Amino acid sequence: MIEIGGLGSKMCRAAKFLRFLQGCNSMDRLRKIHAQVLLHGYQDHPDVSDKLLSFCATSAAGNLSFARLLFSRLPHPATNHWNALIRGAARGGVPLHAISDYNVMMRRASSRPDAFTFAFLLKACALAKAKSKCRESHASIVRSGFSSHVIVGTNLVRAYADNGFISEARMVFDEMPEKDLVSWNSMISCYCHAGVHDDALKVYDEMRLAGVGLDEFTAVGLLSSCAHLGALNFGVWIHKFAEENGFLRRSLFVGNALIDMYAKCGSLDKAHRVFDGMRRRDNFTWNSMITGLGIHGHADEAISLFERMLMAGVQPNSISFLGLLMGCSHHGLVEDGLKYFQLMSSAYNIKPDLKHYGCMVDMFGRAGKLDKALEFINDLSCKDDPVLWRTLLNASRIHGNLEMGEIAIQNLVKLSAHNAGDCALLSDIYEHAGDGEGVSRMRKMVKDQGIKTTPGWSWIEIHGKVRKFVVGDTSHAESKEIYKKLKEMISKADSLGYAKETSKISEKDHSTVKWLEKYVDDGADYHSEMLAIALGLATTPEGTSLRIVKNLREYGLKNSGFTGLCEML
DNA sequence: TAAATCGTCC
Repeated sequence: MIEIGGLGSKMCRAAKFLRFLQGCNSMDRLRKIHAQVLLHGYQDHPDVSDKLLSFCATSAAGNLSFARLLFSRLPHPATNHWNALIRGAARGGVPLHAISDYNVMMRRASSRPDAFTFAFLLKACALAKAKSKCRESHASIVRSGFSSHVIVGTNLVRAYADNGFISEARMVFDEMPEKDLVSWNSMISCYCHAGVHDDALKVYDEMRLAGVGLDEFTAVGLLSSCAHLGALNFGVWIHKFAEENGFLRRSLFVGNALIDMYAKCGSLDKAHRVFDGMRRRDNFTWNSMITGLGIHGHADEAISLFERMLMAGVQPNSISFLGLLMGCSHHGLVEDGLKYFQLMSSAYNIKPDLKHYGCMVDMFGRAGKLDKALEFINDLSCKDDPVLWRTLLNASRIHGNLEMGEIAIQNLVKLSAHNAGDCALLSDIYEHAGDGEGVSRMRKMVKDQGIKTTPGWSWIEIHGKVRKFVVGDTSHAESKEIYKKLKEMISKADSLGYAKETSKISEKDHSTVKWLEKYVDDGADYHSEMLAIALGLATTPEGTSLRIVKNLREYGLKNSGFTGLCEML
């Protein structure tokens, strides 16, 4: 009795609906298609209803609540229907709904979760910062036998990392029986986001050992870490590799990351060359170059690049202005800084955030306008942020302004945000003012209140490898040479009689020696940057540029024997 | 038929 013709036409009509859906680009149109589906009784046709649901849940033209409505009419929702709902909620900015949908699915227990379910659920856990759900999902994944699934595993790594569980992420990654390039890239990007850049670069070493190649995603992650670690040589290697493999043509990200890397490593001319060579530029491209110039105090160039950006029709955003403000503050252009600070909200409707305020305080402070800086902070609604007071404290130290330094630390204390670094800064001001009592008061404060010191690390890239140092580090294979070199440096400093004959050495040399003495006097535990420098001097030929990066500060110098130490850049 | 990785800001 079933008419073949009828069935055939039914299939044709279903196919037609699906075609309509593919071309559907608005909710209005979607409703019309849905009305037609209902009119012709196709709401239960599996192809049509599945497609309709997933389209509503995940397409830009779709609508989540409409998807829910369709879902609620399914008498026996299958796993893929649940998946569509969870995926849609996760992508649609309501990750908590995705999680509760998953919970309902489990409670009903009529359909089992599959790899897709977990992939979407983990995405939601990452977005919602759902820490405990993240662990719980991990357990469910193991229980239901999906723990060896590559994509589920990769998502789990990401979910843990986005929730701040970096070592858990790493553990999951290590236990994955099968990893693909995306898994490796995810691990690198997790370390990048967590700011653990030396570990990011280490992942690359492991990739090489595992015989895994790299693509533009890998390159972008590694370049970002190179930028933070000052690993210029490795960055140059990636640049070469990217050029040979067409990464630059394929991805704007790679060019942008290269600009950032070169700029942060101090090679502004090479950053500019990459910038000039790019066929296409987006606001990241412009911003990377502007902030690169800004960080290094090239305010005029940053400003003219900003003007060029406007001419090119690219909209500036808050980071463009941050780059400009950094340039102005590092170059003492208070007037220009103020102008752009006002321009950002008046002409571009961009609300300044804490970082912009911090730049302004820094700008006034560096320029010696400490009263103006204080007034500026007091006018802010976010004046309870320690960063602002710390910036003021630093400016007070630069200008030896004891009174303002005390105001700054009082506010930090009031916010219970004062750390050992702050006390050291104020102690420095007391010392310069010849106030020995102030110095010991600071020392006592650190001791009595048990204020924690932030551990300082230093990195140096030698022969393409990034090496990390902590205070008094003896963990390196070259430890002997390092300490030998240090002793050599110290005795040379002594024999040259720096302290006594200051007239013979330039201002720059003098400050370097003061810097050296300060660390040497601290006793047996040599500071991390001293150890890094010693290794650099001991293991590179003369004339090699050495870049030492600290988590607290940055130095550059050239190896030309010991005297090279005086060429601090 | 569904899925996962990328950049500028301290």
